[in-house]
Amino acid sequence: MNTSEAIELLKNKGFKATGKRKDILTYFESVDGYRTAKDLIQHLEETYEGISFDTIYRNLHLYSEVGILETTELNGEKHFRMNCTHHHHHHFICKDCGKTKEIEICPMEEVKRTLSNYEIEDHKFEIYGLCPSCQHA
Amino acid sequence: MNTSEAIELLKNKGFKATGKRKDILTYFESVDGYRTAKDLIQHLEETYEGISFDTIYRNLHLYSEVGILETTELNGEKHFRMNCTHHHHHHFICKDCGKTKEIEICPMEEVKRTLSNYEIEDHKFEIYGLCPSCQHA
DNA sequence: TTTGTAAATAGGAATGATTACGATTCTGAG
DNA sequence: CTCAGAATCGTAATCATTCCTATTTACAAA
Repeated sequence: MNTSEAIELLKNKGFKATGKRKDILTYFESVDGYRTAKDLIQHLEETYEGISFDTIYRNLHLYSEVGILETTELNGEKHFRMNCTHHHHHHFICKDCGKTKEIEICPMEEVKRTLSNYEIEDHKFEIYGLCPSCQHA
Repeated sequence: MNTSEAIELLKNKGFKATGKRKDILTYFESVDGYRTAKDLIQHLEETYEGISFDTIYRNLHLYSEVGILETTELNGEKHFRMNCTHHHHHHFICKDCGKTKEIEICPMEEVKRTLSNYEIEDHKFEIYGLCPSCQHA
């Protein structure tokens, strides 16, 4: 998903497209990886001095709800990234820079067969480590 | 792992086996599933009125360090369970009761081949939903 | 069994991320 | 242009977790 698709989606759902909301989207589009609320605040304060925590967290939550952002938990902090809507896949996540690499492998079909009497709602498959460029830094 | 194996391990590493430490272990042995620090506090306060947060968290952390407990993050809270040491596997986790079911499937060999230039440190594969008995409650 | 000491705990304050809320400002439909 | 509802501000509150110092305890060695 990119910024304009996300704004489109917001408007369709009846949410207003404010300047801050757009800037949050362009931020996540530009960084291409997982970022924390703190990262986002730091970025937005350059433009909007004294922006409220409320605005940050409310919008992060909203974007997660409507599927614009996806989220994961890394050492006690929530991290967010633009949602990849094109197809089902998982991610390698670099612990250093937060960038991700898509993994096409998903064993859920096999898992579902072995859990036939369980009601499966969700699953998480993530690989953590250092990406090639962070290995040398 | 069970309580006596865990106590053995503690002593081998030079840690003291206090009454509270033993009770934490028997608690996790008896519940057989993921529990939060809060759950544990609630249980221990029946025996040890006014037990300190410090004691709880310090020991949870210690047990994770030495491999007695394993940990996962469910909606913003750390959850702990007795470590299954016998072989590598993953878990279905019931969102309602916290109980788990082992999943033997793990696609990491395949993933490693596709990430040859990445330094893989860890991975997480978890399935969430409702177990058979919680579906009817 | 007693003792010495390093480890463990109590009690509560501090921290850090996140959420809540009344007052104010802004967006966008009409 | 107007105006109602949505969004934001500024800050306090909350919640899980960590930190700190004084006190207590486990257990190795005498």
